[in-house]
Amino acid sequence: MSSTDRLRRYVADECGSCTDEDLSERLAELEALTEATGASDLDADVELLSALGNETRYKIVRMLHTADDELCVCELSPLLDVSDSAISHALSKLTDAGLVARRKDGKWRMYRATPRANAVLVALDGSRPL
Amino acid sequence: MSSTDRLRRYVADECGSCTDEDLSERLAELEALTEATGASDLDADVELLSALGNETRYKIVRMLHTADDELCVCELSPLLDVSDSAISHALSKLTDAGLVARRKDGKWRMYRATPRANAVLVALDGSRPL
DNA sequence: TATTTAAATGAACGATCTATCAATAAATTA
DNA sequence: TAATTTATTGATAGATCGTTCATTTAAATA
Repeated sequence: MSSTDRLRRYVADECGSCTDEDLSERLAELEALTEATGASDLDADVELLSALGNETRYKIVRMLHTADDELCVCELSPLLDVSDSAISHALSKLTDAGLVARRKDGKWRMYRATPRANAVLVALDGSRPL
Repeated sequence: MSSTDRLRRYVADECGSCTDEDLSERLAELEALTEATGASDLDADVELLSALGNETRYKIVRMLHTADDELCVCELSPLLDVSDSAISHALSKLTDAGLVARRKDGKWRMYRATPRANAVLVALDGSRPL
């Protein structure tokens, strides 16, 4: 059974009948849905979401967002129950994903949430179910 | 070395000195950052983000969002390069995370994106780097 | 220059995830 | 009622992830 046989039956159920043309048209409509977002955006979005979809990394970004200021690794560390190494790995992944940016200040490294990170957290806060 | 020794040195670097009181105060400020978001919100947010942080699941939600309408599994299937079983598992996880909702219609199951899913995708689209 | 401090990096191991295949459930149709 | 269709569920294997430990880098300080 081809992948589109079932779609053909669905369109027939919906419209009363389904010619080859009807099927092609529906498939084109569906393809348009995926092409609306570019492939590179897809990869970047998935990287961002999976980076933020982890307790340690989410906590870091949430702290930076709430602080509304840059924080040092030594300020993040006392509130996270993982090693400094784990925090460093987390910050590296968050940086790659475009969720945090960093700056050197002497021997300290300062991190801050990016506008994109703030946008996602605001969306989550503004859409919470009751 | 205690976890807060480094923070003490950082505060001293910043302020010139750091008494035990200064350190406690800074720690309390940092704790307030994590308490601003409730613990239950954290779990739900991480579940949502990790659910969406996967190519198959992201594509499904993106299609439903762009369609701005409910779609049948048979409409999702032709555009995803995975088995029906994988799609069903993906939809189950997305439903648990509050990203999609479903409805029975005869032998077909219709899925749609939730307002929360739409909010997150709008935030991503509105914060893309140039 | 040698030492200390802050943080990053690499290796590795267990845990979790994601897809497939096989079996099942629920609805429709013959 | 039997057969078909749609979709879900459970088991499983391979891949990926997240942490820790050990090591390294870079900057500051003695």
